[in-house]
Amino acid sequence: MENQLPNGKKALEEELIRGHGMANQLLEVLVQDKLNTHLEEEGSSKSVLPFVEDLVRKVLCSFTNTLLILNSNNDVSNEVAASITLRDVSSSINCPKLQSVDETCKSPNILNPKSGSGCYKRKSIAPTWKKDSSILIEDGYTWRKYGQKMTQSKYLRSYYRCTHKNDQGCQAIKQVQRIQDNPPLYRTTYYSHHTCKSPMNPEIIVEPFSPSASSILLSFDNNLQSKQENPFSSSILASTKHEPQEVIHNEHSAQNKLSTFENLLFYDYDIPFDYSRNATLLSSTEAVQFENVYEQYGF
DNA sequence: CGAATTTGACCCTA
DNA sequence: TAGGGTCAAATTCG
Repeated sequence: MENQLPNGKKALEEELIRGHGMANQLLEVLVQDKLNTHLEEEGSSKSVLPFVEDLVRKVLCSFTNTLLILNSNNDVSNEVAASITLRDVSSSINCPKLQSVDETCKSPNILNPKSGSGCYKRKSIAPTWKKDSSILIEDGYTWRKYGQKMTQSKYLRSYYRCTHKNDQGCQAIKQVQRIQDNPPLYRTTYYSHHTCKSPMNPEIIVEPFSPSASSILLSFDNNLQSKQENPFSSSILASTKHEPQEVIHNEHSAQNKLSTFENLLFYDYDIPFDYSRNATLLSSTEAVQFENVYEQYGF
């Protein structure tokens, strides 16, 4: 599909993308600097960096929102979509060509375990969204773990469903699996999409199923765009609760490190991180799971 | 004490 | 039949 934007708007769009990219680079530099500073002088808390960083994130958020608004009245080009989507240096976003939701919902085995009569059903649908990342990402929704398995690849795979499955009937589920050791790489696979109305941070979450958000996020794959909704709001705009990973059984918790390091985990997002909120949302287990990330950065 | 997580068992699919 | 997805009781956490 080719986006036929008027020249003026196209130029505006390009300019916004350029600014967005530069702000991203600036954030990257800041985060790296913060990391280095922290390693050198642990405990020096009176830096202006947090303020600057927050500012950059707000700028990024502004760029993103502007682009969203700009594109809400037009089909967005792939170019634009890619540029305003999660900037993730070390990850890739996969939007596999899949059957539409309509088609998958016709499957008798769709996500409907124990439907009514107590029969055991398991999903056999294609994932709606997949992401590989070296960091533990957050999508803005709360998940409840319902199982984990050791796969053949010797890594644990964790199974999560939306916390609001019971109270709101939300069918969204996801799987988180480590797929690589060095460097650590995690694959998060989403099935179905959220129908619940309780994102953790509504301020920064674009309505997941709004035309603008949908068109932007799904423009990676034309096949998805018309029917498939993104399982959660934009990665760019999602809140930043961490992504639980495989369980690591050890006795020391990393929870108290979060307020210091969460930006390392989430700096890929073009939004401010709600420190207090997200810190309190971590369970001890999940906090421990960050150990890998800390180790990755040498802490 | 309610909510979340863990974990072994059960069950489905290929 | 093996591998993987889900259930649900037990356990842990806040």
